[in-house]
Amino acid sequence: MDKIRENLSSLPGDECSLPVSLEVIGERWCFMILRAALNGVGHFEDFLSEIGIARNILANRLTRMVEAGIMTRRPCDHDKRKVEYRLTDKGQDLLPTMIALRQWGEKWETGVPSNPILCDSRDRLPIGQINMRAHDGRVLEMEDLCWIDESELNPKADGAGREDMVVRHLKEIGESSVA
Amino acid sequence: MDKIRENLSSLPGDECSLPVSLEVIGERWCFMILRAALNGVGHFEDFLSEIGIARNILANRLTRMVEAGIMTRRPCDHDKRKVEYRLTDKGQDLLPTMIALRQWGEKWETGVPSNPILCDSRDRLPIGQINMRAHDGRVLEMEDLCWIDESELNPKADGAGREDMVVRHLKEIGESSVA
DNA sequence: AATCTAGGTTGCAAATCAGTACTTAGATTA
DNA sequence: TAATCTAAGTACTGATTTGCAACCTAGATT
Repeated sequence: MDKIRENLSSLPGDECSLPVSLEVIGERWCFMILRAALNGVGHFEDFLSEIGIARNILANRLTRMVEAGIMTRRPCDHDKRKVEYRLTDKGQDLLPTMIALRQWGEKWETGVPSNPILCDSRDRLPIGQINMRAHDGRVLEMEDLCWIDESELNPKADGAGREDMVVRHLKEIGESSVA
Repeated sequence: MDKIRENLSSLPGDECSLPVSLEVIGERWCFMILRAALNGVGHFEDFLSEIGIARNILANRLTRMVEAGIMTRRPCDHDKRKVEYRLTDKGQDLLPTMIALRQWGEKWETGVPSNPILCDSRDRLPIGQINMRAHDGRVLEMEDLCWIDESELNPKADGAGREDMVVRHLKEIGESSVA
């Protein structure tokens, strides 16, 4: 498993976090467990019946995800037989990835939006398509992208220059939170 | 494998595309192959040396990805021994998912931005963090989300009402392409 | 004609998965 | 308080999948 990491980080000029991410949550069932957890599932037997995974595999995955800091494991106070699994911030931060994957499936596989629909609780409207954006919020397609070496980055990319652009953009769209 | 799909689509009120997506590109190595393809790799032997996968597994994955419509397979004209694998639109559309996963790894695992850096070719600045947004472009965090049943959607969600809001937002941020 | 190359296929051992039975600590019930 | 039940695992089994190396075949090169 660790061979993936070795292999790729040893390639010159190609130090990518993708293989590392995959090592942690790329295993079978991890995303399904994540989805269940996001839907409020927190107990072993509930994961079991919700996603139809084998007991031993579920135990293994939960252990690994706790070790990876994606979930916490805490025995319940009122019933000490029970254990509560809960997503950490790190785990919650996988939500965009999960939604993106789900939206891809909606678009290219099932063809229909999943029900129930994920909405913005502020206005109760469906959330938008997840996509790549420039620093200033423009949506980017694949052909708009290029790979630039760290050392050759446009100076505007760091320091006050960029901050200004971001701040200006946030004002334009009335944004409050910065990711 | 198809059991995942059966299992979940049979759960009442829970028809989600995630398991379907995972069936297609959830297998080990698929994302790594995707990444290589995005970096311009197109030949069997190149995938092999780039990602350190076994021959038979690579052959299997490429076949499956072609069947799934993620890649095309075309013998080269000038050298008929060679085959060119190329991402379809469907395959390219997995890019946001992949970037999101990579960014997650940068944030929570490696701690450093991958090099070279993925940039907007227009201004050569690094692309922004991939995140969830409301229909009008506001960035949404997990606690801003809720699940709403299809039948209970706010009427503004479809028809002219929503279109207007989207168009207005696009004008605000000077956006040209709609995903 | 002999060799080399790209893109596979085949066979085999090791690892992982899936399914079921068993275990153990703690709650509930008779 | 003993018998039962429940939640969360562990252990054992066979089936799949993986990784590795050897082999194969059509087409290019020498």
